[in-house]
Amino acid sequence: MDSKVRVRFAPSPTGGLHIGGVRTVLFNYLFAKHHQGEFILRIEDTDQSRFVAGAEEYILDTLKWCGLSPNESPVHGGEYGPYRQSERKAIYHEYAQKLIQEGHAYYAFDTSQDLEEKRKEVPNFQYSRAHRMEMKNSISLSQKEVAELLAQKTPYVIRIKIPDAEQVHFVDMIRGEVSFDASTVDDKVLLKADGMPTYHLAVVVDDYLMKITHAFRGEEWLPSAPVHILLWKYLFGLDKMPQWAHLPLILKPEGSGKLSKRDGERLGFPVFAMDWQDPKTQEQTIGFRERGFLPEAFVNLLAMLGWNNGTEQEIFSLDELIEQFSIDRVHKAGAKFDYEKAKWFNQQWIQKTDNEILAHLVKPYLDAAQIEVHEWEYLVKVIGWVKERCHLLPDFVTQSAFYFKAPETIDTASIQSKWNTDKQDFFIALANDYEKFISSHESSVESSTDFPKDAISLETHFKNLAAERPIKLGELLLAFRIMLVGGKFGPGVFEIVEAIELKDAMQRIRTSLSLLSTN
RNA sequence: GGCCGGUUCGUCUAUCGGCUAGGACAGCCCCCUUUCACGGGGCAAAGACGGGUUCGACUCCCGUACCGGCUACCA
Repeated sequence: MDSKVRVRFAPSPTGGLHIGGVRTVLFNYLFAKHHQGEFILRIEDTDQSRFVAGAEEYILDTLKWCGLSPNESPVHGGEYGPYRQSERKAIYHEYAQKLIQEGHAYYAFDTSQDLEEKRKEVPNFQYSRAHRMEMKNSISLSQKEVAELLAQKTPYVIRIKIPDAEQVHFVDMIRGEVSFDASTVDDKVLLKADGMPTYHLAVVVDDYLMKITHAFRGEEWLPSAPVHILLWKYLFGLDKMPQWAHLPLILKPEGSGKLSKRDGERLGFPVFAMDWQDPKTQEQTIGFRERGFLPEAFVNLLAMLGWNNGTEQEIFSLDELIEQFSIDRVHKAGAKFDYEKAKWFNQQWIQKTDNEILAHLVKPYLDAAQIEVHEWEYLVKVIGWVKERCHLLPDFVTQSAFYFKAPETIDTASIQSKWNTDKQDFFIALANDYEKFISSHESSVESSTDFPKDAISLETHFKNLAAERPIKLGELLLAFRIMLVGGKFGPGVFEIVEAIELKDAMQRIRTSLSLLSTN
């Protein structure tokens, strides 16, 4: 790179950040950091009717959670501010005027009703060469009429004047050479009647002023690229234009089309990075963070949606991604989102994450489930014992609750049908033995060497006790497990007894016995 | 309709003219586990179609089909 790489993510603050948006951020960020460049966040709040309070803060929080914080932004500051387009109105006016003076743009006075009627009247109406003379604008009207309308403060927009016959082409970093016949695009509005620029003007002006070298955006922008190319040509020169990269879309898991918030609701998985509540409707939308994804996993899975390093490696840390990212390994085609695979990435990252760190992340879920943790060290140990069977953070609640308190529901149904007095006697004996061990331990302070409290001796004791009886060991073990944890899951039973200790184990046996009948 | 983009197992993808088309997720089977997972092993599963170019095409070219995106004073 001849000059310092500068990229930007430019969302409009209209709601929660969708995974497609986060992936655009990610690729921007990876590209910038790979080239020791800068990543800029610019807020495109030019549509006042769609502005949503809190959305900008949400975006910043999301970037922070993902570890993708910008070098420059409305809150981080920077040399090229302001970073909110609503605060840059005067700048856009200046460039719009320049375009008008040079004959590349014009005033249009048509009201929205005028346009609506015209669209009804003319099928496939385009505000372009074919019809612009039929409309009310500074090309169709005389200079005098235009001056009068302006003097009367008639509301107007400024439109780009698309040239009659021009082949517009550019090289996309992902798609290669792309070309358009300019006559197929219409005279897009650049400056709206409320004085705000549209995306088309703002993106070009700001990318120039903010010295953006590489512009990443979703594939849905490809059709308007010729407008932007033309504006670059008229305003700043094509040699100054950033290199474009139009990223493939993230698609619905089933059927076809762009992934939307609704798909998540319908299919039961998050689409937004974090929980979002619409301030107007109060509508809650679940996020990956709250569903129990680790940011490392979230970033990892997003990176793999459209990029890979050519090997069979699938698990990457952010640093590895930065080191290995390369734009020419980005896929052209859209990718369907697969929630099952997303969970797999999270499971992989849970295994890689330190127990102490996981404990901090899991604690809030335990609190929410009203599971009391008295000893931090014990929590950390429990995390280590159960982590391999957890895909999402809330899985830790179900997988570890029994380490902290007796199960609330006991799946007696799984053992009731084969329950009999032999088994009942066995467990009464077991509970009695445990009670005996406890009291002997309490009375003779340090001396009880034969007191079984580690998993191995507990298992030996259990087996010896079972050997005296005409019952299959497997059935006893299953029953014991259910008594201890409430269901058919969890680590080895004797490790659990060791962890929760004999007194708890004894009580759980007795509680369960009271629930089982032997008839 | 027009314009633009895309097309390898169900899904994410590898392959940059030599392929018995590889991996991962999901599915199924086996092992491990006297539970559930984890883990290990295995099975099944793909080049949209038709033409070229070439000794050879999934890879390059053309056409068709299908899918998607855009077609707002929204981004």
